[in-house]
Amino acid sequence: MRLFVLGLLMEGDKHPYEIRQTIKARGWNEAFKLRDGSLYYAVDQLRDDGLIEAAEVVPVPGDNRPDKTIFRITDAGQSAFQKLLYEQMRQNAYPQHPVLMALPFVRHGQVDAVLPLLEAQIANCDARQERLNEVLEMKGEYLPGGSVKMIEGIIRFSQIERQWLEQLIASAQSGELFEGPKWTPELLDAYTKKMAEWGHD
Amino acid sequence: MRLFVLGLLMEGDKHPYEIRQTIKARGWNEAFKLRDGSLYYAVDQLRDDGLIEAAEVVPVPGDNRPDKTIFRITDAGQSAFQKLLYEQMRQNAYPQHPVLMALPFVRHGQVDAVLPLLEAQIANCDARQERLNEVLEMKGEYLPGGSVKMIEGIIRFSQIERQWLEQLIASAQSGELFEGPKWTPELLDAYTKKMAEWGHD
DNA sequence: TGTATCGAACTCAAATTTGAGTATAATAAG
DNA sequence: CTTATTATACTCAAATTTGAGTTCGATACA
Repeated sequence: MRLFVLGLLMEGDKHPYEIRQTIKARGWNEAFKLRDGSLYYAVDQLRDDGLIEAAEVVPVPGDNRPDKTIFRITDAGQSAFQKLLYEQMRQNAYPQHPVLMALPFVRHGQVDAVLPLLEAQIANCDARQERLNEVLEMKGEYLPGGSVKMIEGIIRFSQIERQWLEQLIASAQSGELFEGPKWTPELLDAYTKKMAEWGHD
Repeated sequence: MRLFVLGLLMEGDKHPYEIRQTIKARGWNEAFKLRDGSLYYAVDQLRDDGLIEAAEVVPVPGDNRPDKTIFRITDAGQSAFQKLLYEQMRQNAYPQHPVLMALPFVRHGQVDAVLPLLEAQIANCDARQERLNEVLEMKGEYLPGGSVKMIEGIIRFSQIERQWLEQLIASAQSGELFEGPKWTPELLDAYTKKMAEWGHD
């Protein structure tokens, strides 16, 4: 979240709500999980750390409503941004797909419940691609290279995701997904030997 | 995390550390971000909610060291597991790749810093694939269908990730990744009109 | 003219994750 | 035989995220 705030303030001064708007406007909320709460928290932290500062305070009509503060990135903030950017790019990439994580456990679930969920994920996937294609068509020519690459990247991953989900549906239907560990008599022997090494299943 | 704990307890009673071992043994820690802290926290929560219960308390040699508690999933826990599993599979799939999130901002960074980071990600990617292939070769025939599908899925995604990273390197070298928004005179006009709609960039 | 909903602009407690630390036994290395 | 590392089995404060709620003005609708 810090990266998003600093990154957007690199383009110009903004107040928190404007950052939120921009995130939505560029379709990033479709792609990433970025909640309001985290945004305001990040802004507070960044101000406390002296990485951003108030550029202007605009009063808001209405009585006891908070004024909005327009923030500017400081010099310290600019170098912190660089660091943060590289740190972000250095992180380990964990595949966080919810279905992927559920996979080892689906065999304890019901086929009838699992199949529709997989179908729903495909629908999700399609919808996401469609929305992002729209964004590209509408705004693609104005967006900077990196933003375009990001959207294209997500579309690419979504296509693969779709194929993968289809295969999963097939193996759910064939029952393969619900198979437990396979114990033929010979394997059982080898298995018990390995068991100590890597936990049982 | 709850899903992992309940899912593993579906297979048999375990103490927390054993759950941690199993997670490592099956290579899940390579694929997902699962910290000890969260594990113990989840176990506490689940016990408080009555979804798991102590099956046995084993004393540990040594004086003031905590005994280990072996947990068993309760009936309530079994149905909670089902719910949780389906809930998990219903979640929106956000592509959480760190480089993907950094992409809109790399243009404010340095080529010389970015390129090695992308290369490092490729190396990561290769290492992950290799490790997972090893897991498949060593344990594949014993693992239940879902676990195999999970590992295969991650390998699949990693292959695509690699291709994508290579393309990114190319567009970093060509400078495309560092381009700002493109303002030809005609586009600038159209742009200012759109600006109100979706924030500026 | 009343009401219903939408958007702006946040706030906040509670839930959860993170990262680092602790203590002891067992094993390995010199 | 002494020291160093590794493995076991956690604990805990601090950081962060979550999700739901708030307040007021404006616009839409009946």
